[in-house]
Amino acid sequence: MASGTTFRAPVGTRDVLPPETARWEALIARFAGAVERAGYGLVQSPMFEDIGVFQRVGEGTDVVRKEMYDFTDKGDRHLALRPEGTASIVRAFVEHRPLTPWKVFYAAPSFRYERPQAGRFRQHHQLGVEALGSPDPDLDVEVIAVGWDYLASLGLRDVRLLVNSMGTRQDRLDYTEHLRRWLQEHLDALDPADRDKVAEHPLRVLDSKRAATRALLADAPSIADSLSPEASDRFDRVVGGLDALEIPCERTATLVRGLDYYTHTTFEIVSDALDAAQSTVLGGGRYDGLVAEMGGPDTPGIGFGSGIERVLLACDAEGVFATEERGVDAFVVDTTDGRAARDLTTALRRAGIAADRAFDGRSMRAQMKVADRSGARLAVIVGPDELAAGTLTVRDLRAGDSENAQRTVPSDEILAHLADVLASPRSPDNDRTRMSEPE
RNA sequence: GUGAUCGUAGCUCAGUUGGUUAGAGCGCCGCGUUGUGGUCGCGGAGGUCGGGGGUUCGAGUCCCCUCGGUCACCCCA
Repeated sequence: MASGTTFRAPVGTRDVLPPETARWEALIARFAGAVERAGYGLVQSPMFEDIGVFQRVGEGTDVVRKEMYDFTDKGDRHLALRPEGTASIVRAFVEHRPLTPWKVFYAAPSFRYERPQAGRFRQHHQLGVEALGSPDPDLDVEVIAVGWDYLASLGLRDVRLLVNSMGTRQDRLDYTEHLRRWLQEHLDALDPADRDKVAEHPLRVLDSKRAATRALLADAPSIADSLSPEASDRFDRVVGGLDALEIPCERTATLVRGLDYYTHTTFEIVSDALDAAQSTVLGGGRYDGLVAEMGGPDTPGIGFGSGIERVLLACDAEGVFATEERGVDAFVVDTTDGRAARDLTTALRRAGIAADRAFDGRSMRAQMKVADRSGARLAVIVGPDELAAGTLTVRDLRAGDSENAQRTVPSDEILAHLADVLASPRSPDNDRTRMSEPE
């Protein structure tokens, strides 16, 4: 807090601590499960790359032009922290030349040097998939379906899938020119803040939020009218596939997305539960040509990225995906000299029973408080009496003050006894669930 | 990079027109006699008022700078 005397997490980063991390673990597991079921394998690639890897991906985009987190190492190598997932995967593909189709996924941090705000950080965490080696439109459908089903499995309902086609590389270029010329003719009707985009990056004008621009855009030429017949048919096939899988989508001709390596299909899933400026919870597209540009064989590819922070924000907004707070099975309370706690917790853990204990020889009252707070289901009590009698007292911390909440068992039967008690289901109203803390 | 707004105990916040030893709730620690948590009662610890400079007899309260949080623009997960 005091900037001069203490350290804090760098700007735009934050610590994720228990119990919130339990929700992260559950989310990642849900994602991994969904994509592994579809045959995607985990890739762990470096968090930083030669800066050229990312520059190759999009010279004109802000992501690499002004938001790159780059540095020079002691060997004078110019490196950059990964700003997005696809470039690293493509580099790895070119380097290792695996058999295609190469279907992979990742769960990794991304870095962008930009001012933080709601749902946007300098370090954020992305879950994503990439599938390289096939131009089949059904692969587009598969990738989108996997992403859609993943979000649905979290309980998200207030989301919409937007899809578009940028056509072939040539279609995209032609349309960009066409749009540029049209915008230049209507420059005065454009919101002043959007005018400087026209020369550099006319496509950017399409996702402007300004009223004047939006009004003008209603009459602007649409990419849909510029697609070559092949690209148009291909897009129909993708939309038809989504329809067959009962995944509702909205054709959105203004969806161009920020990375300019996209060809053909681009898509985005937005959450209407988020009123923040950042409502995109998952986005991606096809990037035929990117692999070749990276120096590899001409290989088509498609993928998406989804930000964990934003997905969780959307879950909070909809009140879904609460995760159960996992306490240990047994909490050992030792009011003798602590040796019993030391030995018993270890024995329980070795037997597969999650166990914790208090330290520092605190009073029984204090230890019971800690046991309660820990979320443990059972307290295993060792006092002078138990020690002398060779027994242990087992108390069910969720059973209230009922008669049978507590039993004393011989020490050498404790493992069997605990296994038996823990096997019985606990009542649902004692389950603790947790959403992330509202802030 | 631009703009707005905020910055008081671990957390959420009060702090009169600048005036003596800075408060509350929650949390934390201890106690309520003989070994039992979750309720209740009592007590306690914990703050260089983000940091630096200035104005003033005197500043948490005014001014400047700086760092940080939040939100928006740009752009994006």
